[in-house]
Amino acid sequence: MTAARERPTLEEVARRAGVSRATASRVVNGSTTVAPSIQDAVRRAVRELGYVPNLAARSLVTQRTESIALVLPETATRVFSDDPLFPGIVRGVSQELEAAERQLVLMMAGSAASHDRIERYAMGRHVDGVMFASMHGMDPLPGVLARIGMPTVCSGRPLAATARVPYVDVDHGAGVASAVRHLVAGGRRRIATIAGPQDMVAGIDRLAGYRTALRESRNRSIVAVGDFTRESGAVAMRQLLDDAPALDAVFVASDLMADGALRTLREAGRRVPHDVAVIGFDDAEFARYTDPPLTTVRQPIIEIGREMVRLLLAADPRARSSSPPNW
Amino acid sequence: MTAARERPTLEEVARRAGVSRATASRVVNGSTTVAPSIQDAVRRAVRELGYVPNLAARSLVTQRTESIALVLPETATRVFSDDPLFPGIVRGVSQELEAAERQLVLMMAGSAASHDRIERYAMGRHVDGVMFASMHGMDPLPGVLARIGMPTVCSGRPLAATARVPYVDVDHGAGVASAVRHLVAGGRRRIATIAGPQDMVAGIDRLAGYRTALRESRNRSIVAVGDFTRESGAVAMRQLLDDAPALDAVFVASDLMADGALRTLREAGRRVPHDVAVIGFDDAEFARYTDPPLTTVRQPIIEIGREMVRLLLAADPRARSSSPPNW
DNA sequence: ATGAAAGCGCTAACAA
DNA sequence: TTGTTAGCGCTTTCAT
Repeated sequence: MTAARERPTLEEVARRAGVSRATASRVVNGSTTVAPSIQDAVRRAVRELGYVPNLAARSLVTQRTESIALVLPETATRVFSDDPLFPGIVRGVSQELEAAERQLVLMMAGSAASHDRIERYAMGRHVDGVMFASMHGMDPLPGVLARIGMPTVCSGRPLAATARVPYVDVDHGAGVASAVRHLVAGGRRRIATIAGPQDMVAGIDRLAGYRTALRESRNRSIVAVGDFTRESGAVAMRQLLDDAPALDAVFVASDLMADGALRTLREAGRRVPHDVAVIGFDDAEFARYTDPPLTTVRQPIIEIGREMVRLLLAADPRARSSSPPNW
Repeated sequence: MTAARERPTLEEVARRAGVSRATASRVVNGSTTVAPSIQDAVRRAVRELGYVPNLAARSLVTQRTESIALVLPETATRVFSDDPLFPGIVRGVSQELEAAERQLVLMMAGSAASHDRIERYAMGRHVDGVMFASMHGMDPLPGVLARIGMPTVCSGRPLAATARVPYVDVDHGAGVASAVRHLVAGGRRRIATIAGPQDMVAGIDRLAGYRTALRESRNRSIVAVGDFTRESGAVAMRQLLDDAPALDAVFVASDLMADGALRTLREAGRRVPHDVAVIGFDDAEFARYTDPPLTTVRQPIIEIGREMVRLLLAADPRARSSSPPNW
């Protein structure tokens, strides 16, 4: 309870409790091989001194930090836009990590500088493992980390073929196919798409899925490309309307872009879904608040997050499963 | 370039370069007092061995980690909802931290367990400072950290009077007053409010602002309370419509809740703004995509984030301003 | 069950 | 300018 300005060390705790540093360490780490009376004494000393272990010292010897990084190579603006990908991943990751008693460290890398800093941070062993989501282009970092033995997992097939990094992904094609089938079944014949950015797997795979599905339904592809943001959806929709005024449906590769498209359609006087059917992707919460509520393809994003953690922990060569520390 | 599976230490780098560990350390840390030829030798050794400093060892001796935590006592779901508070804060914080070459560590504490883990993390000196945003009730953690000498800053006046923790906040009252004035000027007479949660300063202060403004305009208060989520806004609006069917305006304490309210009004057949004027708070991006686009009060949230960092770094007793490491 | 002692990888006086 | 040395605070054999 005493508010010691200078932080007490284990040494001082030991001295106050009248034991050796080794024994104090044992008590702090929940070892059972310590006499109850001594345990009490040490715990009292910890309390009185306000002792808290120095994590740097601990991990210097244990070579572990009990924390895991989730790297999002995006700006904070993007991460915190209402793109449901991020909350989904983070929720899944948090749940699983909490169960494993690991600390989640979230890092955003929207710039080259921050990307470098994160590289140093991870390579410097500040964390026991690293997860990547929302990767762009051919980021070499996952491969680099994996190669130096840092447990690494990606969400979405890495575009960089350089390294064998484990990853988890969903079957984008199947989701898209069901969406297109839905539109075709509804009697739509001129089905356009607003695709995602073509430097991201999700963007690439969903567009490929659209093309495949459309080919099967013997319809012509009508494509505009956005970058998963609302604004880009609005712009792409305008373009689509110019290119193919007779379109009667549009499959949009993300709900965010679909929301933007909705606004453009409204401004253009097209009724949804009467004139133009719109179907989104992701099952974002806000999709239930748009006018009209958006039809969208469900994605098990949370599961991706959980699965990443499972993969990571399974891969961890020196994971510990000792009893929890009790200070 | 060689992919050493075992991580090389500074010792090995030094040996390979034919110098002492101290000199190797100097080069790695960008000291200028090393002969150019030796610098080259060391740098070559670093490259060949794939050396990366062990951060735990470094911070054990420097007592610094060059990283700062931003703690959000919310679940990932909340943090990544489209509440614009979080992106704003995080963006401001990121910008400023990037300039200061500090690593941002984002931690969410939606449960008691995670709250505890974060406490250990921060108390264990894994970070050089801690910022809090979106605090609920009387969280003792900021006070505790401040007391043990950890630089700490809060966004929003802390409700816990226990400790003198520096904080930055905006004048909620002024913002609300302008909103209400706007409504009154527009001829509205029955102005209700959907307030935020009353365990948060933003919720409390905005409701107080509404009451004050309304009293001044000699109108009666009509209040429903939400929790800043969209759904709660929809529910509160329904309640308001039941309680005061004749209302002709509603000031909503957050854009998210305003969006929910919009849906309820639409379902109830009230036209916005013809029958009921709605004014939100926060200036969220999605507010420009609702139907009709939401009128909302602008908040300088990013500035709050930046200011928190400035306060924190200014308070840091042993901040370093050395030249950047060059490895 | 407990203690003594070594050492994790690094930085920073202090000497040379 | 460079090297020697002494720790930073902790865990973990190895004795006892």
